[in-house]
Amino acid sequence: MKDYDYRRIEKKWQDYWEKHGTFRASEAPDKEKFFILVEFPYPSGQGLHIGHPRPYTAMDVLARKKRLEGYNVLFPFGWDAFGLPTENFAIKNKIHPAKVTADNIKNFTRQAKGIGFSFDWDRQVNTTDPSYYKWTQWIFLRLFEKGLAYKKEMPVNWCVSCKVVLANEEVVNGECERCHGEVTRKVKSQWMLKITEYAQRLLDGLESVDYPERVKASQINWIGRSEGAEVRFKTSFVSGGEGGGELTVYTTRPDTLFGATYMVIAPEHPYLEKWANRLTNLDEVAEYREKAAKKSDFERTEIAKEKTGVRLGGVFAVNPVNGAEIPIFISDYVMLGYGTGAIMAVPAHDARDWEFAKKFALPIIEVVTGGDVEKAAFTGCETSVMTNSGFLNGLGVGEAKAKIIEWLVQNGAGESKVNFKLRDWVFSRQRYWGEPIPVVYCEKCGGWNALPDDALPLTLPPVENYMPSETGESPLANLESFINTTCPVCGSPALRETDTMPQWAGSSWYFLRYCDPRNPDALASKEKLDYWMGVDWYNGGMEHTTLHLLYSRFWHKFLYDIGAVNTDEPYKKRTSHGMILGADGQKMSKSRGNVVNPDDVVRDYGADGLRLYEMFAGDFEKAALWSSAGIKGCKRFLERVWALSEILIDGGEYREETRRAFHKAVKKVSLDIHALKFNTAIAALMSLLNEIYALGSINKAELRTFLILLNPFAPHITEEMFEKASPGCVLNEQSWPEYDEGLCRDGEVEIAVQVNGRLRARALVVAGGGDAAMTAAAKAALGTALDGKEIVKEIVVPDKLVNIVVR
RNA sequence: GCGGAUAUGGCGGAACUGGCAGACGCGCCGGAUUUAGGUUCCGGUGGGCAACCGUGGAGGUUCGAGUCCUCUUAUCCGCACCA
Repeated sequence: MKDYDYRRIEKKWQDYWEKHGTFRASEAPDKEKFFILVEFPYPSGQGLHIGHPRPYTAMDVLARKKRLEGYNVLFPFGWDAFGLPTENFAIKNKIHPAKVTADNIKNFTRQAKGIGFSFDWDRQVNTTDPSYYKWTQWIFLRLFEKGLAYKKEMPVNWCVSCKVVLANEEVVNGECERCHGEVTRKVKSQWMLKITEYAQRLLDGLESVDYPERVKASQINWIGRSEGAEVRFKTSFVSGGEGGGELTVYTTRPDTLFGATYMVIAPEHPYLEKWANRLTNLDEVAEYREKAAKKSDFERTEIAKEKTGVRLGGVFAVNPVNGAEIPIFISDYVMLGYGTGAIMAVPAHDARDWEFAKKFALPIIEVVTGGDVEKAAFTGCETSVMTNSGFLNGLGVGEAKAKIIEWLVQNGAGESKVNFKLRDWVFSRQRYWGEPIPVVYCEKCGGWNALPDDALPLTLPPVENYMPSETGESPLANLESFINTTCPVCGSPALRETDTMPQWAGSSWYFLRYCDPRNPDALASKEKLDYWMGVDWYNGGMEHTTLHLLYSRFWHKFLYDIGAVNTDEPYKKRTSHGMILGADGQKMSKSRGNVVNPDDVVRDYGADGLRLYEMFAGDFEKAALWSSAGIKGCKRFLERVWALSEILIDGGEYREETRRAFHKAVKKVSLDIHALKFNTAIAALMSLLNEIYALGSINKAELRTFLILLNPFAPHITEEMFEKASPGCVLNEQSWPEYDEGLCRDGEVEIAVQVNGRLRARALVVAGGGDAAMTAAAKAALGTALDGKEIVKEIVVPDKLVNIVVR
């Protein structure tokens, strides 16, 4: 028998699939559909990363198995191609990003096809294609119409020397990644999307979908629903006549209102402008605000760091519940973006407030019993009662919350309030390589107007230079011919928006386009959406749990509300894979020198070897280390599979001596694939192969089953061997084997015999023989060991173990 | 800081609802084949001479704990303009 020539075989079958359109999906109303989705990649210049094939192979395994089971499988692929690295490459090399993108896609396609994924390549989508982003823009216009897109002043990272807006990722240790210059915050007017309007529904929707608990928990925490109260504090500026007399705070602990001894507002709080000419220490305040502007939110909220702040001179607030006059500070531990940007500080019962109060020698008043508030903030409350709190004294925390809210409402000083940590989505980028935002600013109309739908797509015009302008605007702002236009409403001269959309936009609805990828009249036709949606199984990285997954759920719910789609949730089931780490257990990166190139692996071990190893390396949901020794074992296994033809004998049914082993293997592989336990499925096939070799022969029926079970993991070698064993037949047209539950159990089992929980012997019993038989067998196995002992208890686990408790 | 997760032989990892810890693979040791290296095949392989000891650490619940509870340590991932 000739050697296993994987290069020839893999090429042969990839060509075959391509030529026959084997994996092309088409609507077939009589067949049950199954929509399997992988996260489409960003086609970077580095080519496919060795981590990419892991989720793709896993879903490919599922897709191939589902097809063999008779499902009409949709398993598409595409390109999430807008983004920073391409743009930066274009800036550096003066090549149009579209050209860079096309080249990268070509390379990625070659690599992905070389691994033998059963994608329907005819349904490819590309977010940077105008015929695609036409519909991304269309969705934006619908959001705009419904008031869910709005402009807001937001801080951005600003590199002082490069004069560009930086992504958070480009800010390293507070410095610009490129020039290591100073980064400050600059306020810009940005498009925002009101995802917060959907916060409650995004939360509620989680109850109806099949996501892993860790994914749900992350989303729930990210949305961060809390119940509390808004409380209005009057200030000494109340009669100033210029507004800003009252400060509203949000608190989850309104019960501790009597313990509020000062207030803190965020450094960006708008009242600071209103109050500017009345504050007695404006210089000091301004200086602090400037310093705070340089810090990231992350740095600001770190509890370990020393608290900083400045007391506002010439103003105080009044605690509505007891009339106490309390100072007001600005401090960077309060964020403008959460709650109202102002807090009432209760140092006795909040760790951050406590730290701050200690530093500034502010009073700490205990209002909830149970701790020692001089030593630390006491945040527990289950068994506590209120103290030093007037009419709340003696109540539990829960009762106190209800009562104080009632009091606030009666006295016009506040009301109960549900708050979310979730913030609106900053939707503007001052970059070239993104979808243009299809709106214009009309002086005459006095605002932003949408382009009409028939003006879509608004395509990206060619520019000379992809570098953002010196004022921080997108490169499009330099292009007179692009900016100057006429207002679609009144016909007067108007200016186009020059910001573009973030990469998240195109990826928020791509699965819909897969259903009908070339439709010129709609993002997808109703009939096709009705047939294919929702996505039956969506696998992707944990890193997308809170952003991409929430953004796309938000858009989907919105599209559902306007009648564009037929399901409220896009994804029925979500799973997440772990990363492939370098051999050193670290994330692969060029600087660490632990990067593995998939092309080399395919060349040396074959696509089947790569696929098998990535599935075998460990728990799919956890990180796995790359190991060249490990892949060698998988290659060896494939060679042993190939050599099965040397011991092939005739026979159209399982033999008596193999029947149970095959039924067990079919069951194990079938169940494990659905449980994402690919590693144990492969281990079962390895064990089965060992058993076959121990037996010395395999017949045709057995080989056939073996090849079908292995096919999803190693499609090329199995197709080739199947064709050789059954000339004229192709494996992908066969059916997935079935198993008989009864034949998956052995007739006789070995049980453990314990005395006082310690293993003392083993015994052979007939499976399902009952407790009495097991106990008898156990005692026989123990022989004289029990003599003279008093038996207290006998515990029997059917077909597993007998434990005899003695005194 | 907040949020999510992980910890089992020399290594990657198995172990159903609490029931024989270490499946499967790598590596290693011994043997066979081979002029040799490589390949392939067969056998062995948690530690300890043993009683026994062993799932990051300390307690606990239980006839029985890798699995449940309490505390603790270490590591990894995400944190809203990377995708």
